[in-house]
Amino acid sequence: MKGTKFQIKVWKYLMKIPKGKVKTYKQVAIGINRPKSARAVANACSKNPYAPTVPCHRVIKSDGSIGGFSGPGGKIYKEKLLKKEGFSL
DNA sequence: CACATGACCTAAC
DNA sequence: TGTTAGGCCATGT
Repeated sequence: MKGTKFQIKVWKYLMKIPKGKVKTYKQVAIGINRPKSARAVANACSKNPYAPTVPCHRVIKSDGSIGGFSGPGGKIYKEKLLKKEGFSL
């Protein structure tokens, strides 16, 4: 686990997210005691080198949209993954 | 330190 | 409904 303090905090918080659940970037930002760092949170997720370890795919926008995802299939992969995990409204 | 980038948020047209 | 503009934060150059 290497990275900045901020990233570590974000990744740790993401790991705490129960399977089948999703959080918004804002919620995560608030969780790490940085209510106004939604952008930085998204940044940390995109830079997260522990993709499967850190469920960055369980983080969505405040609107409930997938947001984005850097990887195979992009947001499509994220959508499918969430559905597989049980994320169904 | 200044500038640029990004998976954001909100308001306004 | 789609686009623009401003604000916000962390990171890298």
